[in-house]
Amino acid sequence: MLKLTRKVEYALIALRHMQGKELESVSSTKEIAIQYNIPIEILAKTLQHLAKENIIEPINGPHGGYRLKAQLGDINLVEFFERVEGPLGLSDCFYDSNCMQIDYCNIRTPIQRINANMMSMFRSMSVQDVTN
Amino acid sequence: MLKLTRKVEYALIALRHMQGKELESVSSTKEIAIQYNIPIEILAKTLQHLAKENIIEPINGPHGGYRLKAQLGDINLVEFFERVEGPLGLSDCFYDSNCMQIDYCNIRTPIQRINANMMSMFRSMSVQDVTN
DNA sequence: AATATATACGACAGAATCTATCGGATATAA
DNA sequence: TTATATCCGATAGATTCTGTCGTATATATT
Repeated sequence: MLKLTRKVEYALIALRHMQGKELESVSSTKEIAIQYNIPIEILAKTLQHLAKENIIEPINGPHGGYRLKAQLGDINLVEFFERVEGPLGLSDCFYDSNCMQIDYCNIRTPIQRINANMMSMFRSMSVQDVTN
Repeated sequence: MLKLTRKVEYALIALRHMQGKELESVSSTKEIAIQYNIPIEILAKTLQHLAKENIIEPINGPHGGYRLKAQLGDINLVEFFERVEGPLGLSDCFYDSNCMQIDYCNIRTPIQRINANMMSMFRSMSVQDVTN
């Protein structure tokens, strides 16, 4: 409970890796997968996803790979998590009403308060706070 | 990702229910399960667990059930989550070293910093902040 | 043009965790 | 003695998470 997914972790590892290199230089999936011991196929998907989100830029062909495209300091962690994993919240009921308790629930409001605290905490940090 | 489990939610619903009643009065599993539309067997397990943790007190036999035992204001949310679900953390690697990246990871320190923020946020709230 | 090396992407499979159910035991008020 | 409650291990089902496979497309190099 309350864990990050591997996908988010792999994305952050890759972004930090790119951040540590020269601005124009390119990192391939293979290079990152080997260096950090990450299954290459799953990392490939993750990087493709980041590219679709315009966070990194793909370079095709030999000597290709990816390089940073977005300003990581401009992306807060709530935005980042949602762009990588979808809607964020301590409970599904904040963005989906398929909960059997929804009509009877006596803790919805307090949980929502706590959720707001959590969101605000993640919103106060940028991706760069992780990759620096 | 970053969700509470049903077990934690059911526990909080039950505690809030008990908190709303007279101090000595007793709430049965059945009563709570019906009122909040919770599967009775799973709620029963949850309440047994809370009883083992000395958070509520069981009363056996007819007209039995549970009543509050601990001071909910004295239990912070990190403690509560850990007593209900076990070790808490954004990543397993903070309390378990079976991670394939552990020797190569470049984001362990920053994630640990974020984790500390999250823990401190949950530590600043008590169970009573949810059940009141 | 051919080749080698990269990304792109849907479909699927395996693993882990979460959620719920079943069966039978024990305790106690009436 | 009976009815109603908690107690608790075992297991099954569902969902999510994680990883794999196969094939297509793009491009630098020769």
